[in-house]
Amino acid sequence: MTARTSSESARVIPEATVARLPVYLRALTALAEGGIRTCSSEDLASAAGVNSAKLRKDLSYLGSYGTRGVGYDVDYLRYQIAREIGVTQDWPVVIVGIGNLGHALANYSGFRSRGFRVVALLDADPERHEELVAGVQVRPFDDLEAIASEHAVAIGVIATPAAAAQDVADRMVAAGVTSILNFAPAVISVPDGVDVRKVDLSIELQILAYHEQRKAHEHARDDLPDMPAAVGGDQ
Amino acid sequence: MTARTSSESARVIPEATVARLPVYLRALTALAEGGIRTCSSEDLASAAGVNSAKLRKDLSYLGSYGTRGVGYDVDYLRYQIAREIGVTQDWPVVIVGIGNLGHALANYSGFRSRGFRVVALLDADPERHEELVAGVQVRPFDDLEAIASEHAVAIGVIATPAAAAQDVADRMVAAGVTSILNFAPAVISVPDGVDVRKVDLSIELQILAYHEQRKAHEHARDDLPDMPAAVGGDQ
DNA sequence: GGTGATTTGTTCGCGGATTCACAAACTCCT
DNA sequence: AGGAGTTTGTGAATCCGCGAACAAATCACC
Repeated sequence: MTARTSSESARVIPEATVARLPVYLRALTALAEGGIRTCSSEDLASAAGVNSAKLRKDLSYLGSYGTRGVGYDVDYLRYQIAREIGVTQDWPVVIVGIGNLGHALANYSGFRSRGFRVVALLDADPERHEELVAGVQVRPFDDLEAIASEHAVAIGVIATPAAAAQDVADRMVAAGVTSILNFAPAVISVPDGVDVRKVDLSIELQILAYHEQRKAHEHARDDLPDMPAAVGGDQ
Repeated sequence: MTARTSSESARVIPEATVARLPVYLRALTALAEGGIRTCSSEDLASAAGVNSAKLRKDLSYLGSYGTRGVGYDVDYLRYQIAREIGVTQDWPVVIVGIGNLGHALANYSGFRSRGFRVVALLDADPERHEELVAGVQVRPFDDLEAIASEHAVAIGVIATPAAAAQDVADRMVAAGVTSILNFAPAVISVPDGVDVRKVDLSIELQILAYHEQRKAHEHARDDLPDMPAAVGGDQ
């Protein structure tokens, strides 16, 4: 990551900001669908569930797209964020592993509406190759290279069991994929230059369980009168 | 968040650490299944995809469960982390919204194997109430209160369309749910004391798209010889 | 028993992210 | 035209997390 001191764009958008831009985009779309043409940072922040100061700082990394004393033009800001993220263009995507989750992903309407086009569904199991999911036929995993080069696929989604994830990732990288979204509960390693994001459904639940357990402990303590009870906090 | 200066446990585990504990747990399970009884922080760190110093610091928040010069006993550490997270006990869970994603979640084996038991599947659509998903019958959404109190459900999963998410969340909170995992692409607001975590599939893809677009820009610049070309960084 | 090799647990410095607070800029009304 | 009110954009302070480096503790071997 060399700090590129280029002429025009000193655009080093912090990773935390990048992760929130899609949230802002979604909130802006909701506002636009509600007929709202202009909004303040306060409005948008509450719609996106963040602090308004954070929102303004995040947007300031993109440029000055607001008007002091007025706020932001919803459609204009929406376009600017979409352009910054890159969802004004079309991204071909392949999904590997058409089990329950793969099915759900293939049918997820939120992909298409945001510039992602599922060009292929791949599965190693020949049983599935007859299937038609979301209007796309499931094809053998070995077709990956052909499909990837034909459609210039840069983004791949792994929805296989954990055991297959690394193999799939390797094949994806070999086929030219440089961004991977991994739903398999496994750590995959890829060469430099390839981005991986992972989503693990059970991990999210476990994080909730931790906090839930702590809540229960707190209550258990509050219910025990034989404890010194400390300075009984609020909540 | 009052800093509770309690007697025994000065246990304030950072949120970032909490989020990684399930990853360590998964890595330890994989090691145990491979027949490994003991591992160093280096081993476990690489299995979990993190820095070994970070791993040791994370584990130090739980206590001193390793042995200097030796490493960690896999089973012992596994139990300690599981206990800390709270997955040694059984967590009843309700899933609301049995569309494609709800189906996938209901069938996801990673839940049951980690202490989460799906006690009910709820959907507002009467068409689905005959269905049997993963051995559990889909029931009307209005049964939420009865089910939640009967099974003492503390964790709820929202897999509905965005428009229904806030309503479902309100009803869950009213029914005593205090932790919510939200898959709907919407921001939901809940009272203090209720935890919400959200997973948005399309947001993850958008983050990848942003980086992908930046890679493309970099390459485009590299291909243009009429630019000053800066100090041509690596990668 | 003692010495060297190994590995954990912890301290320290640093960079990034969040929040506050305020100046700059714009609108509206008189 | 000018002042009051509003809202953005941004410097500054604070907090949090990460990674390196090192001391303490344990084992193996002689």
